[in-house]
Amino acid sequence: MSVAIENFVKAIYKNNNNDVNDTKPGNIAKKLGISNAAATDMAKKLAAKDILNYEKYQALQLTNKGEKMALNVIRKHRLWEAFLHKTFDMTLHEIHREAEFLEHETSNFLANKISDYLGNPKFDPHGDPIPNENGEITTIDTSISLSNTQEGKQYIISRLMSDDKEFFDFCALNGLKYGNSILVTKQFSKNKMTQISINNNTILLNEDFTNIIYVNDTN
Amino acid sequence: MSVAIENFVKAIYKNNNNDVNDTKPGNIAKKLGISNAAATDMAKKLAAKDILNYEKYQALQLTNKGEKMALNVIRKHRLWEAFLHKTFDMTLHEIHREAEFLEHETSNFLANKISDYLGNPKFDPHGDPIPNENGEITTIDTSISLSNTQEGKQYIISRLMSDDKEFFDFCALNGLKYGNSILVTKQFSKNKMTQISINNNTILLNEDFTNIIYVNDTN
DNA sequence: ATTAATTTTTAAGCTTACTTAAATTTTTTA
DNA sequence: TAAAAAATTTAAGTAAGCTTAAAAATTAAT
Repeated sequence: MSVAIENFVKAIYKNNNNDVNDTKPGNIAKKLGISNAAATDMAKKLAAKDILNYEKYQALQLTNKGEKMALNVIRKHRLWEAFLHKTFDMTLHEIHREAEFLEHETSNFLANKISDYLGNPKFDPHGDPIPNENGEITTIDTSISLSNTQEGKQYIISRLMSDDKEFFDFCALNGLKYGNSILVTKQFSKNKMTQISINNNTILLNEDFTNIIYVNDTN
Repeated sequence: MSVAIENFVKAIYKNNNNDVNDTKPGNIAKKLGISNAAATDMAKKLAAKDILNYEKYQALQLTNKGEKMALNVIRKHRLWEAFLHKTFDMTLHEIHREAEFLEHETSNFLANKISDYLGNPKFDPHGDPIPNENGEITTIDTSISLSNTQEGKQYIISRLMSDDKEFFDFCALNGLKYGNSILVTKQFSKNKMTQISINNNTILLNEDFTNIIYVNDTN
């Protein structure tokens, strides 16, 4: 499959979360930086290949085949991220940037080699789940966003849901890393800010950040 | 630069050894598995970009710029080979196959990370020299083909110049590996065969193989 | 419930990287 | 050295993956 097709199914898969309209051609086009016309064109082509269901003016929906394709690319992306992070100690932004290219030129053979080497991890350094060889994500995500945490409680960072360099730089600078422990010291409900303590530092985070930082209860 | 262009300049660079005619469009076409017409087409395009010199019916010649491009791709290819071989213990055939794709989607940034990680090696697992970041190959090759070795002398394997799976399988099976030591026990000049001793095994090699196995004198 | 704004689709056209077929030039060989 | 063979080039055409512009349909707003 071509890079264009792989990116297309990936974009649909990733947009398929909240609003049904998020997988309409225009939104996929915006995500990929192509024209709406190009997205419609591609949608028709992929429908003919049974990769997605296309009906005029409706949202695009991946078939089983299409979803498998998307998960296969996402698997390779996240395996590369995990591998580059571990091996070369590259930043969250750098690993994403490189994986974005490598994912399309990686055989299943090599993907499995990487996975084995890493001990078949279930999460990448952003906390995103890594699908297995069959495109299955077995792990149940029990994490909540930092916005919904309670004052005085301890949490483990489980996901940094972004691809923004500025955000990652901020996280790296402040020890906000997958697996690290934090204490929520204050929730300012009025202005939607959260104060946390990490490595003996106190940090105040606004809603933009607390919405994309996910954590697990330490029990 | 596109994959097609990178492969084109690479093919010219690699064919530019013995016969001048080896870089004529037809031979490049054959190497790349495209039609002669396509090769001529591409040659004209690249000439317009000052990547090579094109004159009707003449052999193609890379400009400085074109050669730099070729060496940059070759550098990435060989770094990947070295890395995959070391990290995943993949065979010479497997590393070549994967590197053939990865080389086109590797940033200079990542290439340097890989190089640093490996200790900036000067040779890949086939014994092929790895150009540095500036496209320079500093090492002087003093190796000779096994066909030209002398009876009773000890040599170090310095290069396995092939991309044939069968050959690599044979090498792996018999310990014929970059850096390994061998003793030339007999040269059968009449039928152009060479008998060697390696790991207490005696192997008889025909011309096809002795021509592509290079060695260095142990002095 | 119309009107306005937005989105989607259609249509026409472009570039890249190929193809095959025919014409031309070069090279080989007898 | 002239004819035959081979290689190269030109010409015409194709598919993928885009573009812009205009038409059609949907969605939002008053």
